[in-house]
Amino acid sequence: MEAKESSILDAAEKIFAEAGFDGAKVSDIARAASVAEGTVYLYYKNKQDLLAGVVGRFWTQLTLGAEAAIEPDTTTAMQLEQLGRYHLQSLLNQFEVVSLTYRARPQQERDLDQVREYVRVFDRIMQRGVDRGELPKEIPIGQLRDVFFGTLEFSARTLKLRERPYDHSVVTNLVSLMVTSTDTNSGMTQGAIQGKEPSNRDLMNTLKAIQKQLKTSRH
Amino acid sequence: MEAKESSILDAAEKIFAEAGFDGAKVSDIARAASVAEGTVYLYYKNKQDLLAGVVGRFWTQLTLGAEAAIEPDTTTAMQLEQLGRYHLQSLLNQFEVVSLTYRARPQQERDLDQVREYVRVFDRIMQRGVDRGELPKEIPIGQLRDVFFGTLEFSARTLKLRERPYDHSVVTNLVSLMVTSTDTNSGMTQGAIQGKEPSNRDLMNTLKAIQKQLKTSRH
DNA sequence: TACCAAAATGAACCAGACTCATTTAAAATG
DNA sequence: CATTTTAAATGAGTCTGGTTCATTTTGGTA
Repeated sequence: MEAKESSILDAAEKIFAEAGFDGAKVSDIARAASVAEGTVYLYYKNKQDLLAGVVGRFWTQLTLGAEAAIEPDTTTAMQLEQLGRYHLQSLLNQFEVVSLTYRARPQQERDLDQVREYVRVFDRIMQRGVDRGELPKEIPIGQLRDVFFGTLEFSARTLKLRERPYDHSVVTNLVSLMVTSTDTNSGMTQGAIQGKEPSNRDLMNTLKAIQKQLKTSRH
Repeated sequence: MEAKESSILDAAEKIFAEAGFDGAKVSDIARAASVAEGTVYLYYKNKQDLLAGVVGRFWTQLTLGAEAAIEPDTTTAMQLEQLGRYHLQSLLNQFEVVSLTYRARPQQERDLDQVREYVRVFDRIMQRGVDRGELPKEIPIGQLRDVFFGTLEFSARTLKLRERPYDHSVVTNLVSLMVTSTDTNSGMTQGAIQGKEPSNRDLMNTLKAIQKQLKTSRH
């Protein structure tokens, strides 16, 4: 039975989320999964490993959701906004699980390939933007990745701390921050390259997106 | 003797830093501080509390250092760069201690006033920028704070992970990102625009704004 | 039904955080 | 100084909870 493995993961996620890593007892997790304590150790080397399983699964799910949340045929700015919205909402909705992530990588994050997989969604959006000429070729994608995810994570913490709900202005401000200072010849890519003027195709894409929204909002 | 308290703190910082929170045994810390194990518990309620002491002291020191690193009479952008440089260097130099910070605030960071004190250094710089007219009055300082510290923290992790040294371009890029899109009437603080021929980008921005409005009014 | 290998069990083990009865040092008193 | 009082320090012992492993149960096969 491999359904048992995911049953243990489910139980672990639940208990970890409500009690934290230290507060969660393996015996509680075992009980919640309806197995004996020793059984847990047949599937996971130790408590840490069990946590890694929970966290890894979470980020894998997140990657799938992110890919689904992004329209393939729209501007880079729009895609960034879609990813940002999805990311911030996920951080807020599953704040406890996200917090566990830090416990899963004791030193560096040499573990957790799933997280690395997730950030590639961002990289692909940016790379496509460069390929299409929407972004300058020398744009430092790696640095902007830290801007993007760092800002959203800290924003999520701030919102949680102040007990505020999802705030879309965080995402729009972040994206406009990133695009206004990258697509003009000021800011991060000051120097050689002039900003790429949005093409008619870009305008068209945006108009179509608006059209779609109007259609769906007309009950 | 209250020198004993800081001697315990010193020992704790050392052991925590080299072994991590879980790896550090209270008995080791006691030995390193040349006191009995029970003595540690006279000064700190428990191991968590001891960690909070170490981390709290670190951030207090950081606040002092940050204030010293900033020239009082210079532009906001320059001060931001000075703070950014100092912050990133500190994160890198004392990466282990910084990592412990996450362990000190199990759920939210309801604890750790010292961290809150530290971020006020940033707030003061920004507020002064507004007062002097260098920044628009409606600038969202709270959001930019998350951009600033979130980006730097993620950048530090990235540099550590890739085993790279301090990279000043991270700071300059971040600061130019923040100032170029806030001090013009584009980006975060798009407002009343004086008569200039609208470019495609302006059209694009307008369209996006409409789209945003449609999206948010649908609730 | 008998046999075997894999899966599951939970009592026992053990590391390490934390307690507290006792000891030691310091301060106050006369 | 000697004596009492108070505070500080000690470390052996307690207790919690992660981990192990000898034993039992299960499910498939001859």
